[in-house]
Amino acid sequence: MLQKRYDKTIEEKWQKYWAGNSIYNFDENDTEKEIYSIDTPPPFTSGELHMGHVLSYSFFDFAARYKRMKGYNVYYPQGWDTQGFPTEVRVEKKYGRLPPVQFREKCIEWTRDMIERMKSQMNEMGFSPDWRYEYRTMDPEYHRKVQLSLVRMYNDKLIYMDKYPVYWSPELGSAVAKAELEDMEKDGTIWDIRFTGPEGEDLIIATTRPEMLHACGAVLYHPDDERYSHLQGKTIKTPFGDEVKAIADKEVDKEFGSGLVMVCTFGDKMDVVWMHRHRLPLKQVIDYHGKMINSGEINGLKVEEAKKKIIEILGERVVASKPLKQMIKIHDRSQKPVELLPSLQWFADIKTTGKRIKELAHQIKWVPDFGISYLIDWVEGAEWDWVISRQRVFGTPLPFYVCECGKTAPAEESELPFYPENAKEKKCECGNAMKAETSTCDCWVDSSISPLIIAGWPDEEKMKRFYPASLRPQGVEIVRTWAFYTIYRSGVALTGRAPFETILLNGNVLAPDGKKMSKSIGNIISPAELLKEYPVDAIRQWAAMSGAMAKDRPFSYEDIKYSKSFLTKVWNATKFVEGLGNAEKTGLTMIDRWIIGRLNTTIKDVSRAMDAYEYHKAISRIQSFFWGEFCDYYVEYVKHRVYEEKDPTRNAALYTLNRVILNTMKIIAPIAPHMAEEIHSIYSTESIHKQKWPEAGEEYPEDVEKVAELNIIVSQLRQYKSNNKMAQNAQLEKVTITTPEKIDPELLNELSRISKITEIENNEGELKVTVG
RNA sequence: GGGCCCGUAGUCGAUCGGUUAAGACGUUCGCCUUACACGCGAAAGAUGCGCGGUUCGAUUCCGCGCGGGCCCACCA
Repeated sequence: MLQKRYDKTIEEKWQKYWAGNSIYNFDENDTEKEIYSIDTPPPFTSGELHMGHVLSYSFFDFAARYKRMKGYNVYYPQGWDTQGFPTEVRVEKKYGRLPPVQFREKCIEWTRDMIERMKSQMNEMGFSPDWRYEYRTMDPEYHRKVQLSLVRMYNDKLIYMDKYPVYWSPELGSAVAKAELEDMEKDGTIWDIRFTGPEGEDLIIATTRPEMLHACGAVLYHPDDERYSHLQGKTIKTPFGDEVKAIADKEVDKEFGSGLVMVCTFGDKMDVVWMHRHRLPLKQVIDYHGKMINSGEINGLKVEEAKKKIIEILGERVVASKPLKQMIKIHDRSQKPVELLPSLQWFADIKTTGKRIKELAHQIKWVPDFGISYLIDWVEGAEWDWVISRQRVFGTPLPFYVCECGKTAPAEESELPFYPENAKEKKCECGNAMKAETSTCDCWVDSSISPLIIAGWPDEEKMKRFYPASLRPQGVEIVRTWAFYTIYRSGVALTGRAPFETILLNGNVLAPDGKKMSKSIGNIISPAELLKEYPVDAIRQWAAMSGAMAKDRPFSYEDIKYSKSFLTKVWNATKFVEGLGNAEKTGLTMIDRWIIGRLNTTIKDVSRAMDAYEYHKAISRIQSFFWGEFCDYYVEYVKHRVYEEKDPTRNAALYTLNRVILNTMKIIAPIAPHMAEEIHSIYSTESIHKQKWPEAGEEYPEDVEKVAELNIIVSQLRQYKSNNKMAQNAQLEKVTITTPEKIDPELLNELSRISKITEIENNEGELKVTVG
């Protein structure tokens, strides 16, 4: 017997049962069934699942559960993206500064803890990965494979070390990738500063970065700018007396400031371009901690302090200052400004491989299809190679050796996993000893081989079975990182084949007001809080209702409330049917055939929606069928039959009621697995998640059409009773119904019992219902 | 500046060229009708952003405009 109300205790019960009974195990030995594999996103191990996780993870959990029922051998591993700056920050806060090896140990310990927390939250959400295939990017075995991939890429000349200006975060003390940057609007100041021209005349230059004056390598003007054409080939003096060349360049904006621009190494990205174009000297004035160097009196000051100080020093050479809204680059995780600094870093070649990346991207099915444009745009806009090295501790060590002479060498495959503190001695061709590289990898280097990791790379036999993955689900905001780097590394660089067949993109969950959820606004909705008030299956339905489009959507309390009501509705309907009992299939009435026809159409529609990853369509189809057709009409229609023990059609009704419920549970099982399992347990001792997805059978178009007409008539009679303040079960003496064709006698008889009519007159004509 | 997405009742949203434009939330009215008041029945509420075009016919297709959103580039 089902308990009175559907609640959390039921969900907990089944979660325990599933965990103890290996319901979701991938079958290694089964070579018959087609494999459906999911390259799931390894979440960063922050310790907390957020709504974005819930949305995205629900989608591929739906896919996994659906495909299992469709007869696939579903391979659904789950990993963890463990290494990163946020963990270092938190561990350092807790334990202080430690030597690298111990520090790493503490990070691992910390991360293990975070994983346990997140794992239990994932189990609470009813997600169904096969935990036997869990992986962590911090594991030595994972390191080994990342390093192996890098060594191979190095040998293929895709990885190199070079001195190049890179975005550098003084906060992190590390290079950061272009993809990790965000723009931030800042209220800045632009100063007009007096330089001295060749004739001793004043030249005004506008700048937002006066602290970089010592790095000034040239002053540029537009070739068509008559005000400055006389500067051609001349020398200009900076306020500090440094002599720099005046150069014409067509990318200078005549309208901005005075039309003169000073090039510093490096105030912004344009400076990098100009420096290379005009072969200007490189003068570094900011060090890796964000402090001034090579700048006389302001040495040692931080950038912001240096700015104030230099304005003081310049005194009357500053002729004006104006406020200016400017966009500066900040690092996405630390939210602190980055600088462009020349530095020795490791790069992966993405410029010459761009064409191949696009080719493989085109071989993948993108859902929704426009998602690919994010990647194509990104590839086409790529201006320099991917900086893969980070100056961090908790990360995968780069498996390389570096010599002072500038030569580099990869670690031997046999010495992997490679850790610099245990590295072998290695001699350079030049005769000197090489040093083990101590930088670590960008986290995307780790996660961009997830399809290889789950496919058992480099084992050829396993790769044949598991590569490419069937599905890559991920957030649309990381197309230009995770999807891009994965297609590049797993695809172009290491296998030559697209790493997954389909990529499913989901958007972000916004706060109910449509704004980004953020701690500072305090509009965050957390899964943990929702779980206090809503059953898991309601939250999962909310996810389904939010749609799989790569579109941001505000969180909707309406949707989740509706989901909860729907669970209650199903629960009550099922309890009602359970109380009546079940029966074998016997002579079905038209009404029975109608609802079975509708059920089958629903199964067909839902299957199609599930195949297309359109969970929004799937769930709303189920909801409207079950609530709007089955409960509101069919159940009401058969009440008179099931209340009457001797009614000859009673068993047909019981059969039909149970059939609809059982099949509805099967098609909702991927989305609401707990409720479906509980209700299924009335019928079977086996798990519903081990059942076959129902086939859409007979759709009885004739009966469906006739009963649809009947529904309209019933609805009109309900309306009549409502308008006349009558109870719905009030008896009507006489009703005249005009229909285009005469109503089937069987239905006419049904109608008199359903709507409680003593006498019905049925005429042919335009549809009309009259009482009295 | 470039690319992509979008503009349908108070709100959220279906429709993939064809009679009175789903549904949900909210609002209003009536009902504790032997599954469910976490419910049932009913009502009101939309010139489908604007202007052109294609078509026998457009909310749906195309163009332009206006208005949102996201991404990229630029920002001295």
